[in-house]
Amino acid sequence: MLELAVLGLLQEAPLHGYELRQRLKATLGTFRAFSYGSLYPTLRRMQAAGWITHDDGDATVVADAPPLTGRRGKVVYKLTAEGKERLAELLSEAGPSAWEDETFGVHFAFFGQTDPEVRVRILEGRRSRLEERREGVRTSLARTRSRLDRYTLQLQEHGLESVDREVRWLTELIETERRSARARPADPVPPGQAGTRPPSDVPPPPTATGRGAP
Amino acid sequence: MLELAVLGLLQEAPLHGYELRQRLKATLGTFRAFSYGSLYPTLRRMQAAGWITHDDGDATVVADAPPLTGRRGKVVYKLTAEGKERLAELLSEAGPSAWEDETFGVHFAFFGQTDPEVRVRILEGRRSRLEERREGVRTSLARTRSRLDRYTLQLQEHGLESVDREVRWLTELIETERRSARARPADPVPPGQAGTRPPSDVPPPPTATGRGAP
DNA sequence: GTTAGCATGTAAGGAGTTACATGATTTT
DNA sequence: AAAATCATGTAACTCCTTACATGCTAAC
Repeated sequence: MLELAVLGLLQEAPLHGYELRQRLKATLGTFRAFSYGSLYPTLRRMQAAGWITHDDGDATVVADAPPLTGRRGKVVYKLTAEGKERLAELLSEAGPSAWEDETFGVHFAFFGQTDPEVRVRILEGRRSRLEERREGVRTSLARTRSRLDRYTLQLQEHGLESVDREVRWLTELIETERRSARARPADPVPPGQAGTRPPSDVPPPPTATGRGAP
Repeated sequence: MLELAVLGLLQEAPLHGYELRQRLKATLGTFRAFSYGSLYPTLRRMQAAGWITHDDGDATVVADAPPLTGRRGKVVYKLTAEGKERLAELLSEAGPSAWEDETFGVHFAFFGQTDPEVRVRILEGRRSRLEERREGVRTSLARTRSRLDRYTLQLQEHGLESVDREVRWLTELIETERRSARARPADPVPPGQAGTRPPSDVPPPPTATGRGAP
């Protein structure tokens, strides 16, 4: 997860760790937060894997003070070619790894860099997942409703309404995607090769925010 | 978390692992799911800690076939005295450990066994937490809105609406709690549902006069 | 008599967190 | 010159998941 988020952000611009975390917060909003304690080791790991590099970002490169606990001064990371490949690979995944609770938000946040067909498949995957879950809970609720206390019931119902809301949201998004696809028909997408679109080829469809009639 | 959930469920009735997991699903609904791979080790750990015991639930106790990979046959667990103490301790916690994202649902699910004052403090704690988060996101959104792409924006807004919704829900719950407290200074929950609450010994709020200031 | 669901468990490991530790730079 | 904020990093640990492995019991 963090890995995808980092790659996605670095695709947009080179950043150092601290800044990366701010952007992470701004990008993922209420969905997820990462601590430095996981960010920095991840950056190291990703560098070891060859997906990112840093070229001492500050102009003040003085090479004599021997670093006591590693380097000091900003370390600005950017993607390597392999990193871009890796990002493309992650963004082309249209399976559970993209639509489960913990992962969906991050994938969605980088939909701007995701192939339109993959977008739709992820949105639909998530919707089915939620509908499935909703069915399970509804069934179990129907069977046990009378035995549940006030609070458990409240929890179930609030949960169901949340799921309903997200399903409606997804449905609207899917429809918008389909309309865009029809408006912009040419989309080859050869198998095995999909992913990083050039940054700004997202045509602005009329953002139909407003009422949702289920 | 699993620990609290298990204690809470076993307080209501003795159960074996498999059944426990079904109940977990039914009780927590959309909020959380646990796998057997975490449930069984947790049961072991809790037994080692002295909070639960099992007395070989099946009538068929034949003691000669040496168990190859541990015991077979249902293992019905129930709370010990220490387990009840531990549960009471966990249910009396009214801090972040009770109102963060991962924990709140489980604590809420056992509000029926929780002291009314603690309930209100947890609800208020969660509400402040969410309001704080909402503020952070709103501020950051105001600053960066123009630079965000369509999808990131959608994500932020959906997130904000979800938070808003939960805040409203909490506010209603808090008001209901306060009304109950005023209506019956000792024992709350007037109508609501026909909950076959076993007369659980809810810790004493007899001289409860202090209205908690946040 | 075999499939499906009930039932219990282990081993390995993923993905993060908290708490700690340090230093540089900017603001007051 | 103190305080706040920026900036980087490590060590120990928590908590849960996946995949595997086994066996019992009811239904078809």
